[in-house]
Formats: sequence, C-alpha cells, structure tokens
Amino acid sequence: MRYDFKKIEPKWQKKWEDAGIFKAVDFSDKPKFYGLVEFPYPSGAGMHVGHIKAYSSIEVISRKRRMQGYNVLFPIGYDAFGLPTENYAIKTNTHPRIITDKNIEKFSNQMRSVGFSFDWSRVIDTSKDDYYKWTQWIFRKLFDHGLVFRDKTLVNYCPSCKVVLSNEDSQGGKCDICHSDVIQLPKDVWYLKITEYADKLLTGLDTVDYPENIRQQEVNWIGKSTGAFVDFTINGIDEKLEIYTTRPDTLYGVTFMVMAPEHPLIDKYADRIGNMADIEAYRAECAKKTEFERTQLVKDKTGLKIEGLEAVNPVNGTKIPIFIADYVMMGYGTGAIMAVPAHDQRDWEFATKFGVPIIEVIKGGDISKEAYTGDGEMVNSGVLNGLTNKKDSIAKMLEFLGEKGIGRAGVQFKMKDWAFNRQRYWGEPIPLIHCPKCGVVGVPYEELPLRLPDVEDFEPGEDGESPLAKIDSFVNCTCPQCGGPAKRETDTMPQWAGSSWYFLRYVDPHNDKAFADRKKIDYWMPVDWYNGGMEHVTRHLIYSRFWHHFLYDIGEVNTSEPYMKRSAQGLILGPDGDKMSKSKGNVVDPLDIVEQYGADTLRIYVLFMGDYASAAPWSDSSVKGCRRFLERVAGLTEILADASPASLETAMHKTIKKVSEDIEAQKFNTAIAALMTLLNDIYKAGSISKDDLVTFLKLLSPFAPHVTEEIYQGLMGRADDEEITDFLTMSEWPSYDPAKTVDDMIEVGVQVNGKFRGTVQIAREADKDTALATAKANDRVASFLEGKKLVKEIYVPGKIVNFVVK
RNA sequence: GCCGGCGUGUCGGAAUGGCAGACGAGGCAGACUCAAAAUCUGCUGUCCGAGAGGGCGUGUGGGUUCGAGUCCCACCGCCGGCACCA
Repeated sequence: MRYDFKKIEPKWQKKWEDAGIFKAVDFSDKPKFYGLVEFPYPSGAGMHVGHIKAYSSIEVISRKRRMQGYNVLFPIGYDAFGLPTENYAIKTNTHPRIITDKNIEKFSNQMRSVGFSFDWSRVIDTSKDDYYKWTQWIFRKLFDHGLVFRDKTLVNYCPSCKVVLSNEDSQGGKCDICHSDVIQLPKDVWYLKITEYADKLLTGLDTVDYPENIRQQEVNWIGKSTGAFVDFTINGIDEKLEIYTTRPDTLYGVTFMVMAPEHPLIDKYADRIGNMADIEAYRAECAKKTEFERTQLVKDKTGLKIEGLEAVNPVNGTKIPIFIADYVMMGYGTGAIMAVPAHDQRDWEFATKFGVPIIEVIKGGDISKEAYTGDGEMVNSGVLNGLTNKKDSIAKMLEFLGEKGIGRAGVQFKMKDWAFNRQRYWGEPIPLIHCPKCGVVGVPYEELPLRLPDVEDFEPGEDGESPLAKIDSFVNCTCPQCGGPAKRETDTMPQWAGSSWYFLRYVDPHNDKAFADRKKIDYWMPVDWYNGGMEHVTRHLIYSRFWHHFLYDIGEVNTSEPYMKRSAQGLILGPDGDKMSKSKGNVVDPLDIVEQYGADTLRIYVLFMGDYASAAPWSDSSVKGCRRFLERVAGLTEILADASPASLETAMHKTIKKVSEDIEAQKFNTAIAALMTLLNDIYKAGSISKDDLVTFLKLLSPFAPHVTEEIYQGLMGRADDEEITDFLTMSEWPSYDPAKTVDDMIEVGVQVNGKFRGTVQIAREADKDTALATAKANDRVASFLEGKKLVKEIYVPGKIVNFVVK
C-alpha cells in the first residue's frame, strides 16, 4: 500500500467524527473510564510539541480502553482567561474575547489534525459566562462557608504585570507569568483559606496513586511540621510573647528571643523601647529587600537588640534579651522565636555575632565550634535531665508545659492562604458587593453569572486598580441585603480559578441548572487517570484538589479526591538539549511535523523518544525513523499469505502481552519498540496472514490510528465512499494465550563460575538433570570444566545454568 | 541544609537478581543507480589477537550472592523541589 498520509489522515478524522465514535455515553452499562489531560491555555503561539506529548499518553490509554469495551470520557476544553491574552489585547487594542476565539479555533484545528480522540461535543471555555457562572457559584459557596476572607498583609506583587500574586504564583521570587522579581507590598487582599484544608490535602495523598516525586513535592509544599507553642512573658508587663518551636525539649537552652521586624508587639510597646529610631531604620532596611533577597542572605545575620523590653523564660524564670532580625519571618509560626544557639545553627551564628551566651542542653557536640543538632543526653534541663532521646524529652516537656499552662502541642504549615484577587480585566468577576452598612455581601446566586462588562480600556490603573473600577455602571449597585447603595468588588479571579473544577463540567457541560448533574457526577467521577505537567504540581493540582475537597465536604461531589491516578510527562527539549524557547530559536512546531511526516509519525515519535516521564531532546532524524517504521507497516500488505509462518506464533503472543502491559505502565517507548521488533520478525519470516496483520494493526492503532485504519479498511475491501460501521479504532483489543508467549525450545545461558561460556537449546519443560547434561555436552562449556572439580550445579528453569568449579 | 529522582555505547534509551546495550538514531561497508536521494543487506562498547578466541566493561570504593546495571553500605556527580520555616 502506498502511504499517502496527507490524504488518509483527514479522511479518517472526518469519518470517525461523523460516526460519533468518540462520544462518551452517560450512564452506559459498560465500565467507565475517565481520562483527563490538562486543557490548554489558548495562546497565540498555537500548540507546542509539549502539548502533543502530554495528550498522547491518555490518548493511547483512552483508545485502548475503548477497544477493551470501556465507555470512555476523554474531553478537552480551553483555560481561556489569563494575562497573556489581556496583555496582547492592550498591545493590539483588540478585545480579549476576539483574540481568545481566534486562538481557540486555531488550537481546535491543530488538535484535530493530530487525530486526538476527544469528545468534541463536550468542549468547554472557562471565559464563557455559561461556564464562569459556576466558577462564581463555587466561589460564593466558599464565601458562605467562611473560606473567603480579606486581610491587609504583605503580599507578593509583580510590578511589571501590576498584579498581586499568590505564593504558588511567585515561586522562587519570580512572577510566574513574566519572570520579573516579585516585591512585597502591604495590600488589602482576598484570600481563600486553603490552609484550613492543609491536613486534608496532605492525608488525601495516601489515598491516590501519584508518582513519588509528585507526592513528595506536594508534601514539601504543604510543609507540615509538628511542635509546640510556648508562652514567654515580657518582664514587668502583663503581655505574652507566643512562639512556635519544633524543639520544646531545648527550652532550658534559650538565651534570647527574636521577633520578625513586622511583629505587632514592637509598635504596641514603642513608648517603652529605648532605641525605637534605630529599630524603625532597621525595619525600613528590611522592607526594601525582596522576599527573595531576604532568604538568600543566609551567611551574615543582621538584627538589633530591643532596648527596654526583656523576656522571661517560663520554665526557669531567666530574663533574656529580645532582638528583631529579618531571619525570622512574620508569615510563619507566630513571627517570634525562642533562640537556642547551642542547638540551632542560625541561632548559633546570631549569638556568636551579637555576643549572647550559648548554653548546652544536649550533650554530644562541641558548641564552641557550631550548633549541635543531634541526639544526646539532656543536661542543664531540670525535669528533662538524663533523658537521651528527642522523642522522650519532647513528650516530657509537653507534659510539663501543659501542667504549668504555658505551652501546648501544635502544628504549622508552610503553605499559605491563597491570595485570590487580581487587579485585571480578563478574568471572572468576583461576585461580592461592598455595602457601607452590611459590610461584604455576596452577589445572590440567582444573579449569577455576574458578567464581565465591556470596557474601552483594558490597561490596569497605576494605583493597582482593576480596569473594572473605571466602569461606574458596573461598580455602583444596590446591596442585596439592605437595598441601599453599594459598590461591587472590581477585582477578578486568578488564572487558576476556572481550572480548579473544570473536570467536573465535562461530565455535564451544557447544564444550566447546576455545575453538573449529581447523577452524572456519580457515574463519571472521579477521574481515573490524569496526566499533566510537573509545573502544575504545586499550583493547579493543589488548588483543584482543595476545591474538590471543599465540594465534597458540602456534599456536592462523590469523592474527596478528584483524581485517582496522576502522571506527568517529561519535557521535550530542543535539538540542542536546551529547553525550547523562542529566543534560542530551538522550538519545534508540531504542525510542521504533521505537514512533513504526518500525524501518526508525530504521535509515535513523541512516545518513542524516551522514557515518558523524563526530559529528552528532539531529534529530527529519529522522527524519520518513526516515519520509516510506518512505511514498512504499510508495506506488509505486499507480503500477505494464507497462513503466517509458524515461527511468528510466539512472537505475536509475546508482543500482544508486552504492548498491553507496557501501555498500562506508561512504557510507551518499549511498547512501540516491541511492535518494531515484531515488524522486523515478520519481514524476516517473509509473510503474514491477514488475521495476524489485523492483530498487528490493532496493537498499533492507539499510537498510529490513521494508517492502521486505512490498511485495515483496505484489507476489508472497503471503498472510500462506503459507510463504515466496523472501525478498527473501535475493534476488540487482542488477547493472548500465556502458554504461547514462551517458545517450546528455549535458549539457556551457561555460566562457569559466574562467567558466560555459552548457550544451549533445551525444551521448556526440561528437568534439572537434562538441562545440566545438555550444558555439559556443550564443547565450550566442557573445555572450561575439564580438569576442574565440580563444587555446585545450579539450574534456574528457563533462565540459566551455572557450574561452580575449583 | 532537607526531600525526591537519576548516573549504562557516538546520541535517545532497553534490561521481574540470570547472555548488558533491546528498539531507534548516527557512523562504516556493500547492493541498486549515470549519479544523488530513497530503499535493501551486513557490521558497529572497548582492548589483545591474522583467526578461533580471550581480557575488560553500566559514576567511584567496598559488601551480599553460584551469579549484581539491578540488592546493601560509604562516597562522587547531575537534575528537580523546598528552604534563615524556628
């Protein structure tokens, strides 16, 4: 058969779509499979080869599942709100709606041309009001349940994008969108209380099938620590200074305390502080630093002693100095610490620099050189003296603190609440109203969606105001509670809002009564397998798990965890081994590959290029190799025979087993390699039967659906204009006979003293004596045994013979 | 510093404790061709050897085992995440 991919790929794409074979059927009796990929942000650049790799895994699984008789939901949509579109809108003075629609059309055509088997009847667009109505609805539910609050604190702010960013959006001190340095500003911000779900997000990880690196990354991000809160007092004032510590057992070693520069007690007692001017100067110095700079200056500790305030250690009444220093953060724990220089390196450095005493409470190190953080016998520690392990001494101290009422066990999380408003136009309006009488009131549910109004000018204000603030007709409203004049919130939701629940909408995308019908949720959810990028592990993945846990708690969904299994594709690097980027000029456009080699070649290549989860550089010549493979597959029709040579039987069964298993384990590269090996075997054997060829095509079909369908329909003698009802794409997945995956005669390696000396052919069921005798009869083996004393003979059936000689 | 992952030919990468380097790419040689491309065939870890054959080989050093790329211990290096987190 001639392999004319330009003709056959669009042909089958159209026939499959016309036949509607990829439509998921609600409530079908078949077992369900919900396969999910991260829907794209429709950027102007179009699809990236990374998208192809990310989607190809679940694409192959979904196609295999259909062939295995599953009712498959494999949907796609567009995560369409976001800054890049808005910035482009400002630059070109075009409405973001127009840009978004154009980009979506481009993505849609591109994804279709690759032949992905999405259910196109369920496409969603997060920027359409029939979708964001429900994003706002969930937000209102969060608000009703006290998980939305407003707070004026130091926030991450990107001066270039002019928006407040969440912690997740400013990892490494860089803006997620434009990569400029993030600064800290005090601002009034809406927060979602994700910290209230920290523990559930952590323990939920034990109930799902995530790869270890993803699990660990989430665990690190949540950052749970267990320890204790202890109340110190301030000498002469009736004031508690609460600290958090993971080592309450070292309380007797506390020789000073440190407060974060922003700690409120400093202002409260400003009149008692002797060196307030110096302190103000130090605070101003700290405020100038970005969070990034502040956490980089690990070596040289800075700080200042607070004159006039003195703390009292509650366990022994010792009076100790209080410092302020920027190595203590206001955002973690209580913003103040007890310093134990003998057993904490940071405190040790600080104490050494500022001449504070260092008291050893755990024996075992040399505290004149550095802090000792290991285990050892407790000394100078009152009730703890003599204890030798950390666990016991912490337990004992907690008991002691409890009795005295000066401390209690507690936990802390690194994860912070989710700063949720953006001072931008192209996002979901936040459905809240500021009423001078009633305070903050939610927009009534029946008034949702709160539509994004048209504006002339998308440019955000210099004063950090959303473009929406300029539209009086939007801003001015009546309070739903008291009916008086009120003002709408003018900020919008962040990029991550729409994607935090989109997988639920696919289940029932056209519902205008609910975000999704509960029966359909019960039928389809949870997602069985979700593939996406590592970059979303501490962003989208954690946000969407949070929303889903919340929806579960209020009874809206059937499970607390949305995704049963998660996997992640490795990056495709440029041919030079660097990350693909426009500036380096090493970007490969997937559509160029479709144009030049065909979609089937592209699909095979992205899965064959290496281990699915690892990064691998693009190689044009390897792409050609995949194309050659498909050409050779098409050539099989030239060597058809009535029956396959007998030598192929085992090879066929082995390959069915290997491909079936490898797909499940995401070892797509070895699955394809097995098909290549079988192809080589077929050509070596010289001919193949029609039935065996169909089996081969079925195995290859999830990877290269177009060429296999074309060959199959040709074998069936179908004409181009004929209506097809038995697509190979929907045919039954081949099964294998385990007994036939092994040859009758097997080749067994023979070792002498663990070194390979030859191989022998023996029957698969041969017993040990036969195997050993056959091995000894081998000339080369015999030459190594000659004149030696046989000490031990080993036969591992079907694997190996080993003679140990002296 | 802590957590996770990984070190295998020229390259991408294969190997439930059992013939290291499957499969693909690249390279070399040959066939076809006026020629090139395409295609097909063979070879392709390394050292010694004319050859048969043999030695050495999976980051380094030890160990367990009849047998280790794979398991254990120590170290070195790379990648990713977290990070003055108390």
